[in-house]
Amino acid sequence: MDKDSKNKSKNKNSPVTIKDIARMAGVSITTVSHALSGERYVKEETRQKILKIIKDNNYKPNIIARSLSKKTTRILGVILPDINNYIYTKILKGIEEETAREDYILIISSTYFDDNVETNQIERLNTLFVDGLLFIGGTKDIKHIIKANVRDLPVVLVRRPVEDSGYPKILVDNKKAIIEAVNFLLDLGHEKIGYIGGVDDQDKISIDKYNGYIKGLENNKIRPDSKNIFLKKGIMQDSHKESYDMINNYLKTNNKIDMTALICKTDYIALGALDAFQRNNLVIPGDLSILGFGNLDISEHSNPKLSTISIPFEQMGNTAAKILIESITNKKVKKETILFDTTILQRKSTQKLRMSFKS
Amino acid sequence: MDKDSKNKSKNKNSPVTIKDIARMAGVSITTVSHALSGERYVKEETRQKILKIIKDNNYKPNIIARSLSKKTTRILGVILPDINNYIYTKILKGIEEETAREDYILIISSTYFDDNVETNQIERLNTLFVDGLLFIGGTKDIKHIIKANVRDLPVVLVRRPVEDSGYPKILVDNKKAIIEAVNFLLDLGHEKIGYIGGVDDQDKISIDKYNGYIKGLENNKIRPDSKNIFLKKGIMQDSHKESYDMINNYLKTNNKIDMTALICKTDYIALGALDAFQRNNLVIPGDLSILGFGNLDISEHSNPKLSTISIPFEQMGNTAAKILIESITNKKVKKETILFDTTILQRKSTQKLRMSFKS
DNA sequence: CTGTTAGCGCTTTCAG
DNA sequence: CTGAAAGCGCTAACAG
Repeated sequence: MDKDSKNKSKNKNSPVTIKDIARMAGVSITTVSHALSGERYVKEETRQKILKIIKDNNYKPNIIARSLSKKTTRILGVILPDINNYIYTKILKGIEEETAREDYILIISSTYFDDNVETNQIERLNTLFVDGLLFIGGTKDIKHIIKANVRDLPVVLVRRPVEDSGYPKILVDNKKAIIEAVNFLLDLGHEKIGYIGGVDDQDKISIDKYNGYIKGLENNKIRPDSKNIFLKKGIMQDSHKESYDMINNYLKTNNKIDMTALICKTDYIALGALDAFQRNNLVIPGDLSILGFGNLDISEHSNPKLSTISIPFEQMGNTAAKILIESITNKKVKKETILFDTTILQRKSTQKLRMSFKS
Repeated sequence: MDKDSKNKSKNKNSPVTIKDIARMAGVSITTVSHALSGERYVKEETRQKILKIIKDNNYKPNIIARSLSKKTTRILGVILPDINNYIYTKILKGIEEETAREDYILIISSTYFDDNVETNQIERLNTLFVDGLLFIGGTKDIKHIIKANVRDLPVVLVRRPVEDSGYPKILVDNKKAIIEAVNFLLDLGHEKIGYIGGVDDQDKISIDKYNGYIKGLENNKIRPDSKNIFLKKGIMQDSHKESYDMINNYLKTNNKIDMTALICKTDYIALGALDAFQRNNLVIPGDLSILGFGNLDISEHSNPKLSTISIPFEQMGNTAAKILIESITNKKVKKETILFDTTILQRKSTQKLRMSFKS
């Protein structure tokens, strides 16, 4: 029994270890380990004694050592395109909630849509022995992910528009969302319903949304009216401005509108359109109901407040984390795709059609 | 020499280790270790050989093992109130940039302004042996941080409004910012400059800003005009709406304004005010110049686009990370406070006074 | 019910 | 210029 064992733990920079606890409790480190993990039975009396000593000395197991020994870290890697994007942080919050409960730690890193960065980060996280990988958003391609994932880590994809992945995916049903939006507007009495947004072959979301619009009308035996469809080929870059310009140009040449409601591919587009209409002295929602998509925080600050289709980002993140943790513990990865429904958030930019007869 | 050493590394789930590399290269693991770290000289020839084998076998050192041995992880803990807040993620981006360059890994967690959660997370990160802690935002109190920081980890505070901390702090000079804003407006010809925002004894930022306003005027021998000062005692909760109401009520009872420029404590407040003025048929910036504070992404989407005071969040995060890493490597922590300057972003909601004579 | 001991994969003396 | 071996703090057979 060495003599200076007691003062040792007083040093701030060398925390007390399992060995110290064992010594103080007069048991082996094995017993301490088991008292903590419950892996095997420890006599209640000694267990209590150990626990007390642990508490008194503020002992915390060294997770690094545990990880090395157990080959598992309870760390999850989250890879997303841009930490500054509200969509991803919403999803992140849902993930955080679940992982905190399950006592996992999160390592988050941004790729800025660069697949090479993504590859590097996967390798990096691999060497850190994360227990699983969560991808939020990102490019359509995942070949590099599969290739870089040497250890065959469990992976879950959230809101990543890949065709066929081999990994479980959490997505939103955009087509269904817009079909519902059409029905929603029809219920308010609207029949002349327009659509504005970009459509790009490479962007499945944009196609789903547009198809939802067409399908929604067809379901109700309404034929789309091309003059109320504002389409931009490709992806809108500065969508707020582009949308403003499209509507503004239209109004300058046509002087009036022949629709009573407009579905917008995103909130930004909706806000741009809203602005253009108002600048041209149309009253929203009196003359036209406008519906956005996404429920960005900014859509709460328009005037009138934007009605929009809200996406359950947090819930999606939550589910993603659940599935990931599940597949870490159960080892058998389910490769199913989970589709989340959206909700229509009725604020002030939409209203019943007949109410507009006042003017 | 055992016979099946070669196939072993082919197993996907048991990555190749330093031992494997050593065996393949016919050297000791010590040599491999040093070839990698450069800690001591290794004959160039063997070094190249080792490096090639490492590359061919895609060997990555196990960071967990390294950490256990070196008692340092190259992991940094970042604690912030809310991952969904644009301000924090901006700062985060600056941090990320620096830490990525320096090859540190980030563990990020949100507290939602709960000091207990914060305490837990510090302890958690402690057991994970992070090398340093970065606090973004949060409450005024840091006693629990000091208490929980058993290992005396290097700490840097960003945008946390504490009085005296003992930790290096990265802050913004709010008072100076508003003084500059006053000067900026004066340069545009404005003399009747108003102010709108909350003021709370407990909120140093709000006080600094208001004082900056008063001081800015005084510096130019202008006496503040109380009817142009819209103050709310305490913190504004729904600032956009509250601001809208304050202005709207004022206009309903006064019918006109007696100022030509208005400084707003935040962009949200500015946007609410902007809305109220426009609803009451005032032209911005024709009748009134409006200046926000913070440069939220949303302020780009108003009409007119909001002129605002921009805070160098990314730079602040960057510097914070630099200082933290510095104090990790140098061990001697500088406790200085670093004050960052702001920039006035002139967009469309402010203009020269005389231009408004057109109406 | 408990202890001994061999690792986990790496770094780092110490020794040559 | 290079190796052997101890050790980081913990877990988990194996042994009683």
